[in-house]
Amino acid sequence: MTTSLASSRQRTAALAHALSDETRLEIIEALRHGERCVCDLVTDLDAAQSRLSFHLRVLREAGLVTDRREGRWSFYTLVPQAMTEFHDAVVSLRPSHPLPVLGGGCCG
Amino acid sequence: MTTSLASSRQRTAALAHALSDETRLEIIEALRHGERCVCDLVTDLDAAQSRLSFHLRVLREAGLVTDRREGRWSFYTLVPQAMTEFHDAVVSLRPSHPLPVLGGGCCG
DNA sequence: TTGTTATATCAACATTTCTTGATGGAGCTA
DNA sequence: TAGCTCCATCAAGAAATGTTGATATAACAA
Repeated sequence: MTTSLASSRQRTAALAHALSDETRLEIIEALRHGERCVCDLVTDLDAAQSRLSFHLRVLREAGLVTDRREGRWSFYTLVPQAMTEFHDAVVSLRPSHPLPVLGGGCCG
Repeated sequence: MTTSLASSRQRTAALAHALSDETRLEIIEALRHGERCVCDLVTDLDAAQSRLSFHLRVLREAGLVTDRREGRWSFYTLVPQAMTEFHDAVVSLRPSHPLPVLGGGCCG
């Protein structure tokens, strides 16, 4: 059954989608060295607050970041496991070595 | 200047976008073990020809695959360098270790 | 030549995604 | 209390994306 492969593919696609936007990549870069509150990200990225909130939600729903509320502030943190998960998925997509040359003809 | 960082981010986003679709991931899986013609992919993925042509173009424009014409057939192949490039980009996004805890307060 | 195969591209449409500006709530602070 | 800050969410519109069916072209076969 291809069910497991298909769901793995779906998960990989979801993670790739979350990483397919420059603003979200910038957020991840900003979080690489630790937790940040949204207000700091607004300053660092010079982006509208609602725009950041939108992208943070995409990252959160993909499982790439988590958030924590403290008083007025929301702190966001990278989820290392998700980054590793995606890393492993990318590795498994790389071509097998050596890349075989097609024999004679195709299509049966 | 952040120009170089920004263009790297743009490239990473483009690669991630190319990998953010399940059909395109299926294509890549089919190419992992070598060259395939479009007609074989149509059979393997049970997908409309124009649909595959669309996704193959996205992958080609992202530099993830190349194509080669032979008679009536178009053969597509993975570009290992592009896969490696993306792999490295993902690695560089992973959190630094250990992930520092936020000191006291934020926002100045 | 005529017909068939393999592929790319186009048009039209539906869906998704992203941005902006507005609104509202929760938690401070005076 | 009133006012301010931080944040999420919403509504509306623009832009990008993906699917389908039709068309065009090149290569081959008869």
